[in-house]
This record gives sequence, structure tokens and C-alpha cells, in this order.
Amino acid sequence: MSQQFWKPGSEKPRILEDEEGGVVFFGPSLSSASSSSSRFGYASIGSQRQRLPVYKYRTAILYLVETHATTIIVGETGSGKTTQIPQYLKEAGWADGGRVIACTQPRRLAVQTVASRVAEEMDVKLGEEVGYAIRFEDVTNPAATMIKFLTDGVLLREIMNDPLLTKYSVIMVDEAHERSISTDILLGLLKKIQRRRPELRLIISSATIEAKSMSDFFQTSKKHRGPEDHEFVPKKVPAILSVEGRGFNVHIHYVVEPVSDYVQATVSTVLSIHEQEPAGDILVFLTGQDDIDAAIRLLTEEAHASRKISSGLIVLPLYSSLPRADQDLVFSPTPRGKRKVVISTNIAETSLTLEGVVYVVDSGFSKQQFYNPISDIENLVVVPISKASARQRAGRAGRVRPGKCYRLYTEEYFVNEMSSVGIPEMQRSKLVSCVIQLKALGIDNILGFDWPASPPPEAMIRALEVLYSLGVLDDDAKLTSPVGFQAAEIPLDPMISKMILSSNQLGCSDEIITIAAVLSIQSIWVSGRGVQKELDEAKLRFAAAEGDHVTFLNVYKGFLQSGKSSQWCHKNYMNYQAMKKVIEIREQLRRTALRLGIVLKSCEGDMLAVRKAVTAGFFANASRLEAFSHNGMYKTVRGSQEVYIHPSSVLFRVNPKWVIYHSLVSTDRQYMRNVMTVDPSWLTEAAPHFFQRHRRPDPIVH
DNA sequence: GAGCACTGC
Repeated sequence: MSQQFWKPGSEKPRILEDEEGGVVFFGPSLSSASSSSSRFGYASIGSQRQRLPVYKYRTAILYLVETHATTIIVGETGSGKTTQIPQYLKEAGWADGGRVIACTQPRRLAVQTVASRVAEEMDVKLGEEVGYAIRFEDVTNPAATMIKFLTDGVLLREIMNDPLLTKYSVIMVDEAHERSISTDILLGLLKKIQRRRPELRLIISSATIEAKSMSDFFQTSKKHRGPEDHEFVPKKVPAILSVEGRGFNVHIHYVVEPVSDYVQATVSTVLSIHEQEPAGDILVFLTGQDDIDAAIRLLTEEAHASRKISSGLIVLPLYSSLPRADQDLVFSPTPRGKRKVVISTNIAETSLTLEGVVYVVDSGFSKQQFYNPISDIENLVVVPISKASARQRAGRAGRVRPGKCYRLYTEEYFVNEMSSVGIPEMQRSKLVSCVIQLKALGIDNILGFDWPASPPPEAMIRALEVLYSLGVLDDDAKLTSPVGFQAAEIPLDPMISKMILSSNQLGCSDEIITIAAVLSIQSIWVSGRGVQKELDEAKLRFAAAEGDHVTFLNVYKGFLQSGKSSQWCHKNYMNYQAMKKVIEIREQLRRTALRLGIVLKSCEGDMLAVRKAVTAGFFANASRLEAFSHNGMYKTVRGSQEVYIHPSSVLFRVNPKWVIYHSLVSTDRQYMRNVMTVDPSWLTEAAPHFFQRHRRPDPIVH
């Protein structure tokens, strides 16, 4: 091997590093039997439950929850905390008297799988004693459900109707270390709720390194309002309990010298593992589709050149925009004598779990979204991962037996340079949706809200400005009535909500909720590489002169006329999964609209009404073709930024004088995605104040 | 004539 690399296997194995941050209050209770397998080689559900690492802590957990307002559980994967703790609580009586134990998850799939597992363990029908709630699906019975699993987003929505979450006795926030926006808002709100409801218990499940900061956050202020040692008042100092996981050891290997090209280094490492290590699949973490395609190309070439290894490797890509059938390939069992190599984005770090992985190759990078509140532009950039991510990636190698993780960075870099945790999503995102949600919950002082991680004030102010210009907030930054309250009720970006609300008066709500549903998903087309020409031709069959929004209406109509056929989608280069999701979201919007008193009405082909409704939500995203521009350069009305119509738009190369766009993607240029023609007089009509403060649009010239 | 980390309501 030409590269300066360690020799796998030649170095003394290193145990997965760990920096204990938590304070352990309790050890395992001695009384509990930790292993009781049946002598027939099968274990009953009961004894399986007792063999989980968390079982040893059952008594300790129940004691801590009883005596502390907040308990932080530090548990690695495989400890069983998610499935067991809610059951322990129920057994201890926390669900008596019609109360409910809640357990939140960041992802829908996790909610469903954990809920069915627990229902099975308790031998009850899912949706009765044990239920779950995710968007589009409420599988609970209010009269019977004692344990409820739900996404943190759904629990946030529940706070809108029941600000103190009165039906819950204990709320367990699982995977809190992932620090999604929903989790962070939820933690901030739960802390507030706790002050009003001292009997409410919180369990925060977090990774090791985050436990201390989580504990500091829930430590209520030093000025105590009452005596701490009162018999029935739980202690306000959070308890921290560590529970070991059940993963196998993963030996970490570092490169000796920093690598200059991690794609090349990935390929060398995979080949060297394949040549020198015993059977076991390989999981590689790269940043995105480009890297992955390049690595696969290179790996195939090099494996081909050396014929003795080419036969044994099955190389598969994995990323979210990959068609479903291709994604499923990575789950197929590896044939005997072969070795599977899955080259993946971050999707395999938390969202998907691959069995049979023994080797992990970690590039040390991932793509993350960053928001610049000054330019109001979101950027997807390649950044170094955190130690927490590196550990999570390494852990993927130790699920079936002891594994190995090859880090394509030096140990020195890991120890001294890598940050311990990533930047919370809250601090690198647009906050418009987040702010409207808090306003709807009655949080007036947004800037003073007690966040687990404070967002940049500039981003807050930008969000307030947008909401003000939409007429959602008034001069006192309070939700307007009815528009503000109605917009907060619609589970979409406030600009889309405003568009829906305006469609009511314009008589085109039926069309607009379709557009809103399509704008809420990634793309309705199949990903274009390799079939570009065919995809473009397919698009032309639906293209509308007014732009992409009206084109979506044509597509939706065609899909309905086909009887929602998957063959029809295939024939027209449309993503069937995406279209099914459009139907689901549209149905949810239809119900929400009805609740808000919006009468669903079709404009019967009057596209002027549709375009005016779109303008009512997206006037701030207007741009104008530069006079004498021969390359399709536009300038935004708001910031005079140079932008171009994205080549995926039906208006690409049409270059109408005035357009509004749904979003900007930023690569070597700023591209406007989902573009619609507009008459500039509509802009001032839709938001006179906004355009007085900015440059007044010139009269249209044909 | 180009490009999409990942979730979620």
C-alpha cells in the first residue's frame, strides 16, 4: 500500500475511549438477577427484559424519579432504557388514575418500532395500554393508553392545546443529545412547565458528554422558592445516572499522517481491510452523493485492477435521495464468501441501523446546514464532525461482535482539535417556524427565553422581521388575530401558511394546499443523474408558462387521473414515494384548513388567483432580471443579491422579467428553486410596508 | 445546463 497507513491488526488494539462526564448516584442494585436465560436456549420476554443492562438500575431509577424533578439518564445504545424505563414507571404506578407516561423520540420510525416492541413485551394490543403518535398517525386510546411514544414535534403541538401537558405524569425525552430544534424547544418549555407543575417528572436521556450541561440547564435558579427538603417536594437538583450499553468493544485505529484526499484514503482502507481482515461488512461514512459516487467508482476500478479481490466485494451506496429499491439493497443479507461495503452519508449514523457491520471507516466529515442571518442564506457545507459523532460512528461497528473503526484522521487531531459536541441545530438554522411556535405558546419574550443553547440574536431578529412583514406579528411582536394564530396552527413554514390563508379570500384554496404540500417535500421528480434527458422531457409534458407552482398542479392532476398509479410515476420520472407523501400532507392541510374555517374552493383554472396567493406568502422572495443580462442574472428585490434560476426549473432559460422563488440553494452561484412569474404591482399590493422599506419595484416593462 | 447532510409538524 503506497499510502502512509497503519497496518490493521498490527497495532495493539485500543479500547473505545470514554470521558465520563456524569456523576453516578447509584450502582446496580445487588438484589436483581442479571441473567436468567432459559435452559432450553430460548429466553422468555420476562427474562430477556431482565438481562438488559438497564434492569440492574430499576430500583435506582424509580427512586431517583420519585425524589427528583429531573433525572438524567446517560445510556449508550443497547442498554434497553427506551423500552424498559416507561414500563418500570408504569409498574411503579406512574400511570395510575388516568395519567400517562410519555416518551419522545426525534424520529418517526423509532417511535413506531419502540412502541410495538413495548406493546409486545407487555402482551397488549398496540394502541391500547401502549400507543404512539406521529404526524398523520395517532395510535392511542385516550381512555386506555398509559404509555405513549411520540415524536418531540408532536408533543410540541400538544403543548399548544394543553400548555401544561396535564395528562402526563412523567415525560422522558430520549436522544436529547442529538439537539434537534424540536428537542431544544421542548426542553426549554418543559423546564417552564415544571415550575408550574412540581409533580411533573422529567427524564432526559442523553449521551455521556452532554450530561453535565443538560444537568446545569435543568438546575433551577439558586434562589429557592421553598424548602428543598420538604417531604413531598422533589429535589430540584437533577440526578444523573449512568447505564452501560451492551455494544461490543470497538478498537479504534487512526492514520499516522493526516490524509489529503479522504475519498482516496477511504478506498485504500476498504481494500486493505478486505485483504487482511476476517469476514464482516464494512460501513463507510462520507459526506454526500458526490463523494460516495466518486468512492464507488474508484473502488470498483482498483478492485478490478487487482482481480483476486474484485470477486468478493459488494459495494453499495446509501443516501436519503436514493430510490427506495436501491436503499433496500443494503439490508439484504451478505452472501457467503462475500463482503458488503456500504458507502453512506450520515443517514447510517442514527437513522438507519445496518446489521452485520464489523468495520467502520470514518472520513471525519459530514455535511451540515448553516444559516447566515445577515445574508439570509442557508448553506450546506462540509465540516469536521464532533467527537460525539465520531463515537456514534465507531459504535456502528460493535453491534454483532467486537469491531474495528478506522478513522481517517490522526489521534492527535481527535484529542486536541475535534470539538466534543456538534453545534446544536438551533444555532445554525432559520428560526421563522420556531419563533411562530413559541409565540403561539404565549412566550412573549423570545429573546429572553431560556434555551438549552441560545440561538444567534441576529437570526431571532431576522425571524421576527419576516413574521412582521407577513402580518403574523404586530408592532408589539404579538401574534395578530386571526392571521397570526391561524398561521401558527398550520404545521408548515409561515410563508406557506400565509399563502394558504390568503387563498381563502382569493377562492383558490383547493389548488394552494396542493402547491403547499409539494413545496413541503424535497422533490417530486426522481433524482436526475443518468436520466437527465428523459426527466427533462417528462417535465415538459407538465410545464406551465407561469412557472413551477402551476406545473405542480398539472402533475398532481395527472397523478390523480392515473388513479395514483406507481407505473404512471415511473413513466413520467416522478418519485412515487414523494407523491404519496404529497397526498398525505395535502390531506392533513385540508383538515387543518377546515378547522380554521377555510372553505376549500377551486378557482377552476384561474391561475391569476393562484399566483396572487403565492405572492401573498412569498413577496419577500422577489427578484428581477437584470437589464442587459445575457446570462439570466437576477437581483433580489430585498437584498440586491445576484441570483439565477435553477436549471431544474421549468422557467430555466425562459428568464421572465419578474419572478418569485420558494428558496435559494447556494453552490458556486445562488440558484432560485421553484420559481413563478409575477407582476411587480402584486408585490406592493401584497406587502406595501415591506416594499416601502425596501427598493420600490419598477413598473413592469414588456 | 446543475445538484440535493438529516430530521420533523
